[in-house]
Amino acid sequence: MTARPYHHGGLRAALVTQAEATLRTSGIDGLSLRELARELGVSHGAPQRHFRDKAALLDALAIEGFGRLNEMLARAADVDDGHAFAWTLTDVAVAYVRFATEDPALLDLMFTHKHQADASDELKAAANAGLACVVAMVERGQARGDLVDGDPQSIAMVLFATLQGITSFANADIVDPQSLDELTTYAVELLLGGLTPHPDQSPINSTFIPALCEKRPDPAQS
Amino acid sequence: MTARPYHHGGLRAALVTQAEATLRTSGIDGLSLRELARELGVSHGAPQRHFRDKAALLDALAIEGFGRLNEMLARAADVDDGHAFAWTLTDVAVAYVRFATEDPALLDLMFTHKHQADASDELKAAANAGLACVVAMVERGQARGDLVDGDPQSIAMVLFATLQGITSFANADIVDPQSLDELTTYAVELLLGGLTPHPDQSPINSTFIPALCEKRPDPAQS
DNA sequence: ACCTGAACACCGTTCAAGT
DNA sequence: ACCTGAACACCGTTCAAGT
Repeated sequence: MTARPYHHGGLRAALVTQAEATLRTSGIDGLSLRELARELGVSHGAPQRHFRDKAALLDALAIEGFGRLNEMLARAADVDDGHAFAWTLTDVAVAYVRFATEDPALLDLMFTHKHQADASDELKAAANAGLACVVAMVERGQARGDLVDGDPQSIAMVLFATLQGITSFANADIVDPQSLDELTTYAVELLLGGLTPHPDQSPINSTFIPALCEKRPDPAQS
Repeated sequence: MTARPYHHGGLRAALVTQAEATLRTSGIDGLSLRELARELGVSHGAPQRHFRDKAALLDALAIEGFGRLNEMLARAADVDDGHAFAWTLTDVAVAYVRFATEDPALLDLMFTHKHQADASDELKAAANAGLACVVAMVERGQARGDLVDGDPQSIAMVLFATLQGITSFANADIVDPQSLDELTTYAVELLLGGLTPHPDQSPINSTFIPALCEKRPDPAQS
């Protein structure tokens, strides 16, 4: 009975765990329901009782991934150790990029959206929960006076997007792992340069780039 | 003979074209060599003469995609119409995000790196060529005095990464297409705020975030 | 040189049947 | 309730054989 614990209710969890491992080591192409079943000593029809689809299993993996991501994000964003805000932000950024870079196939699953409309809502909610941590950080920064005013949601989105892009490049071998942390830190510096209000200047959109506030030809057909 | 032009040398091109169309409409999961062959009125063994692997065909598609991307990028980056640098940069950014958002499956193929070591070099070169356009733009901006000094490669990387991240979010339905251009423009604004030198201040890393320049505990274990 | 078509091993999915 | 195992339709890949 201890030898085959999957037969009395644990199969679903075992499938997810095993799938995660296979995904991490062999990528999405190395993941097949039949081999999963084989590895767990179960017939190839068994998984369907718990995941109607292969897509359903993949969705479960993505949701699991978001769970871990958000947990880590919340932990990283909650350290208010009295250090400069820039430090905290840099820490969160580096932590995120490392997480996302550790398991490229999982990250793909999380953000690639070849999901069924079914779990799509749950996934979108999970993604938004992650974003919410960053939004909260931004609001804290604004309250402190360390960040420009402006829609926290948008600011968080840009921050998060930059990290996501760096991750994407890292996973595509466009940046090498060696200089990954450095690039992440640099990105935060550049963004903070824009996000940090400066005593002698008004915020970006009124003084720094006045041109952008004037009416101008539609950039569409460029 | 005009009815089946694939049989005398045109098969390879026909496969790529057809595959691009299928990829755009049905995603990566809807793309099979056998159906491709069927649609082109050719036996299922025929494609192997031109692409030893399914992966090889996918690599060809990715390279094609980079070709179009880089062409567009070069065109967009070359308009030096005397407008403010911020405008040009915004135009390029919006153009890139639109391109990358038009064909999500292709973009995945381009940046997801489940490629064979074979074409990996060619793909990396293609990606770098795209980056080079942005680097050139950055250098132009620096020469004009519109951008802070600093390694153009790194600056371009951060710029490009931000757009890539926004694209990723858009393709994952985390941002809706409606506000996509707006978010892209806002991202450029935020980045430029950091990238634009201000008369009364020294560059970011010496004045704006002095804390980052001091020695401090390793952010690793956060 | 290029394509055909049978063959092989592997999928995902369904479903009656077992316990 | 949960799992089995045969069945079905579809893959990618290989390879002798054709033209």
